[in-house]
Amino acid sequence: MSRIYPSELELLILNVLWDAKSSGDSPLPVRDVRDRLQEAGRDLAHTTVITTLNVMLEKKFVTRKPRKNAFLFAAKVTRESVGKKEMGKLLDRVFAGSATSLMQALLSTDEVSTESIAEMKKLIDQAASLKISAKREGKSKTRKPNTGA
Amino acid sequence: MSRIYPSELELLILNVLWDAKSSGDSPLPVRDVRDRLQEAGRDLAHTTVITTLNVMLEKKFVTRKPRKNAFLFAAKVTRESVGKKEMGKLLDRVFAGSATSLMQALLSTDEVSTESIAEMKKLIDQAASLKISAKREGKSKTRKPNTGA
DNA sequence: ACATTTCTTCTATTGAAGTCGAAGTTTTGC
DNA sequence: GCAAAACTTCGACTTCAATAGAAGAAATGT
Repeated sequence: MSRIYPSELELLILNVLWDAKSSGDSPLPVRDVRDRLQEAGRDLAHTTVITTLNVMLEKKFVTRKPRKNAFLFAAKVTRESVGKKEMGKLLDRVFAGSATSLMQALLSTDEVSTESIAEMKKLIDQAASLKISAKREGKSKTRKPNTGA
Repeated sequence: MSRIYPSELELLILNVLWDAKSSGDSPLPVRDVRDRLQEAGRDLAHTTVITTLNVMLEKKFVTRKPRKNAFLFAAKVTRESVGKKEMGKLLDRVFAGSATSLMQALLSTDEVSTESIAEMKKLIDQAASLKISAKREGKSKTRKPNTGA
C-alpha cells in the first residue's frame, strides 16, 4: 500500500521534477529525468529510473501521460506537502516534538546565511501576529468566523 | 561501514536512551529499553532489541558496559548532533538548501504552539545579533579583516 | 523497407532494516 | 546443589529500496 514518505531516490527524483516544473517544462520524459539525475551526481541505468518512476506512480507521488510510444512524468505531490510531512517526522522522531529544539538545530547548521536568518525572522513575526489575531477571533476549528458586523 | 544516519528503529531507541539520561538513569539494561519501547507503542522481542543495540554499537551510536552477566547501554551520540545532521539532510533533500522554505514548512505544521513561536522568535533574534557581531569582526574564512581604520 | 534506436515491461539480484527463535552461559532462589 | 530465570550470541527469514539486464514493441533514418 501507498507509503507516506518518499524514499531517498524517490526524493531525488521528486526534486528533479519540481525543479523542472518551476523552470517551465513540466511533464518530463524519462530520459530527461535520468540526465538530470546524472548531472546531480547520480548515474543510473535508464531502466532503473523507469522502475522507480513506476513505483512512485503506484504510490501516487507522480502522474504520467503517454506521448508517442513513451511516457511523460510529473510530480503529483508538492514540495510543500512533502516538506510538511517530513518536517513532522523529523520533529517527532528526533526532537520529541519540540519545535524550539528543532529551531536550534537549524540555526546551528552551517548552511544558514545571514540573509536567510533575516527572512526567517520575518516569517516568524508574521506567524506570531497571525496566531495572535486568530486568538483574538477565537480560532476554534468548528466555529465560523463572524466576519460582518 | 558506519552509516551516518540512524535508521528508524535506531532513532526510537536513541530517544529512549536520551530521555532516560535526562531523567537521571543513564546506562540502561536491555530490558528497560525494551519496556520503554513497549510503552511507546513498539512491542518487540527481547532479542530484537539486543540485536539492534549491537548493530548500533558497531555504528558507534551507543556504548555499553558489562554489569553482572548483562550489559548496560547508553547513547554515545547526542540528540543535538543527530538533530543537526538530520536537519542538514532534510534541508538538502527536500528544501533544496533553502532554510526559509524549511521554516515555512515548520510554521505550517500543526504541532507548533503560540508559545513555541515566541521562543523561536527569541532564538532567531539571538542568532541574528550573533551573526551581526560576527560580521562586524570580519569572520570571513578567506579574507583577513581590515580591523583598524 | 528494414536496420537501428528508443521506449517499455518483467524478472532478478543485492544489501539493509527489522524481527525473532534456538541454543548456550551465568545468576538466583530455594 | 540444582532447577528456573535472565542474558547473550548466532543464524535465519522477510520486506523493501535500489539497481539493471533481457526481451519485446514502436518510432526513425536513409
